[in-house]
Amino acid sequence: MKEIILSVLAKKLGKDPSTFENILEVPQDSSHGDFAFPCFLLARELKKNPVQIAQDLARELNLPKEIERCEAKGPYLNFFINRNSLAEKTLNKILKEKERYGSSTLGRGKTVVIDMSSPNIAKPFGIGHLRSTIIGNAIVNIGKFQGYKLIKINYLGDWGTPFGKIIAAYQEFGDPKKFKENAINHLYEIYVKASQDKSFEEKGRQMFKRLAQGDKKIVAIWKKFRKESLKEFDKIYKLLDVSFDVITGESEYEKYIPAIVEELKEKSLLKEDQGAQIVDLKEHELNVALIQKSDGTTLYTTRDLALAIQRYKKYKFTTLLYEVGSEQKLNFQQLFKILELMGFSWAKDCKHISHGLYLDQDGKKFSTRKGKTFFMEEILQETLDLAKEEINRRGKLSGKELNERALIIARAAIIYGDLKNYREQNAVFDIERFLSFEGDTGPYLLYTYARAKSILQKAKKSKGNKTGPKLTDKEKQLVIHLAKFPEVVATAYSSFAPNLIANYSYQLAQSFNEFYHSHKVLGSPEEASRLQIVRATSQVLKNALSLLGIAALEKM
RNA sequence: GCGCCCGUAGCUCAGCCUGGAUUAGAGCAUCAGGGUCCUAACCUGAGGGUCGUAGGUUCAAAUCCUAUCGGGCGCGCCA
Repeated sequence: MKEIILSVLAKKLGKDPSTFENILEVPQDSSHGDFAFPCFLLARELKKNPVQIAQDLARELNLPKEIERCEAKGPYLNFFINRNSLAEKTLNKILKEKERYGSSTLGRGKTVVIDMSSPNIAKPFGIGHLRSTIIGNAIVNIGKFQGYKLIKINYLGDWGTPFGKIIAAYQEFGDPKKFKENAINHLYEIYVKASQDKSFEEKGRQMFKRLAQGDKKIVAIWKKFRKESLKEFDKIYKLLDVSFDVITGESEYEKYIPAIVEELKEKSLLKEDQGAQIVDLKEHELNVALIQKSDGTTLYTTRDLALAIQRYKKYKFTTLLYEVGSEQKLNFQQLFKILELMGFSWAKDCKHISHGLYLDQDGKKFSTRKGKTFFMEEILQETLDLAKEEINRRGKLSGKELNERALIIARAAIIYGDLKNYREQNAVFDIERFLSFEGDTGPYLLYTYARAKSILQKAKKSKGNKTGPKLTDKEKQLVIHLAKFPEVVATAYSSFAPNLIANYSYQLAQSFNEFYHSHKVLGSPEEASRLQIVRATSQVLKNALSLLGIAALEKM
C-alpha cells in the first residue's frame, strides 16, 4: 500500500520513490486518512506555501484503483485507501502464506551464531540468565523466519576462581545429604557463607589452581557440581521450551589458552604489568584487559578470545551474537577490539546484544554474591500453579490436559512479560507483574487467539471467499494492522528488538477484541468477510506468538 | 573522577534510532458502566502527565544537540 502511494508521488514529482519513504506517515487519527504526506520539505524546495502544495497535489495526482481518494488538509496531503482492495489483498496474502506470512529470505545463506543463556554452574539460575534465554530465543526465532541459519550456543560459566571457592567451601561445610536433596540450593548457601569470610578469597584461588592443574579429586567434585547443575537448568529450559544446538562451557576452551597467550605475545599485544599479563587498550579508550593473572591462571577474556576464534573456524559465521547483560559491555568492547588488533577481519561481525538489568524494589542490582537473588525455578513453579488455579476457576480440567494448558499459559506470561520491554532498559522486578494474567500480558494474547479460534470452530462450513461490501472502521483498522506484520518482523530482527513483535501482538489483540465486541460474526450478513478477518487475525497472532517463543492455545 | 545506559500518569512501562497535525499512549491501581448475544483471562467511559530541569537547532521537539540534576551499571588479578 505504502509503495503504491510512494510511486504515485514520485512519478508526479519526478523523484525516486525511496525519497519519500521516511516522510510518508500514518496519522494517529484515522479521520486524517490512512497515510499522510507532509509537504514541508517540498515547501522549501519549491519555494511555495506547503498548504498550497498540498492542494495542488490533491488536484493533480492520478490515483490508481487502490487509492480511494486523497485530500489536502492544511499542509498535509491525506490518502484514503480503498478498503475493499486493501482487505482483499492483505487477507488473501495471509491466508495463502499461512504460517509463513511475515517471513522473508533476507538471510538466506547466512549463518548467525548466538551465545545465549549461559548460566553459571553451582549457582541458582538467575533472572539475568532468564532474560538472556528468553531474548536470545526470540531473536533466534525471528532470525530463522528471516531466512538466516541460527546456531544457539549455551556457554556455561563453569570455570574460574568462583568455582574454586565453592569447592573449598564445600569441603569445609558441605553436607552430602543436603547436596543430594537440592544441589544448587545447598551450594548457593555455602557460597554465600564463604563469601562473607575473607579467607576464602585465597582458598578459592588455591583450589581453582588445583582444579586447573587437573587434581583428580577436585576435578571429580567439579564434575559432580556441573552435572547436577545442568540437571536443574534443564528443568527451567523445559518450562520455557528452549533448547540449544550446542551446550558447552568455559572449561572446554582452557586447552586453547596457551596458544592464545603465545599469539598475543607474537603480535606484541601483551604487556607485563604488576606480574600480570595485560593488553593495553587505553589508546582505544577501553582501559586495559587482563589476560593472565599474576599466579598464572587465566581470566574470562582469555577464554572468550579462544572461544570466538574456535567458533569462527568451525562455523565461518556471518555474525556472532552475544546475548549478555549490559554490565558486561566493556568486556565485549575489549574482546572485539583485541580480536581486531589480532588481525581477524571478522571481528567487526561480532556484536554484543545487551539487555538491561532487573533491579530490586530499591533499584539495586541483584547479587548472587550477597545472597540476594530470585530462584527462577521457584518463580516459574509459582506461575504454573497460579495458571492451574485460574483454569479451574473457569471450568474443571484435570490430568495431562490441565498440566499442558497451564504450562503454556505460564510460559506465555513469563516470556511475554519479559519481551514486551525494550531490551536495554533496566526494569524493576515486580513479582506481581510476573504473575499477572490480565491486561497487557501473555495470557491476554492467548485468550484473544482462543476466542478467534472458537468462532472459526463454530463457523464450520462457512466457506465464503468474498470480502464484504464495505469494511467498518474497526475492521479496517484491524486489517491495516495485519498488513504491517512483515515490516515489523524485519525491523525486529535488524535491531534485535523482540519487544517490537510483542508490542505489535498486543496491539493486534486489542484491535481484535474491540472488533469482537462491536461486530457480530456468526449469523451476520457479512459473515463470510468477517470470518476471513478472524481467520487472518488468528493466523498472524499465532505467527507473532511463535516468534516470541509462545505456543498458541486453541482453547482457554 | 572517567565511560556507557536511563529519567514519560500514584505504580510498571511503550513511543525516541527514522522530529510532524487538535486530546503524548498502554497495563495495574481508583471510580462509573456492560452477559437471554461468537469464551467477562474481555469491552466501554472518567479522573490522573509542565514527557527530570534549563538552553539550543527547526516552520515543527517526548523524539535531535548542549549543559545540568537525579538513578543504574562498569572501570586489572570476579564472570
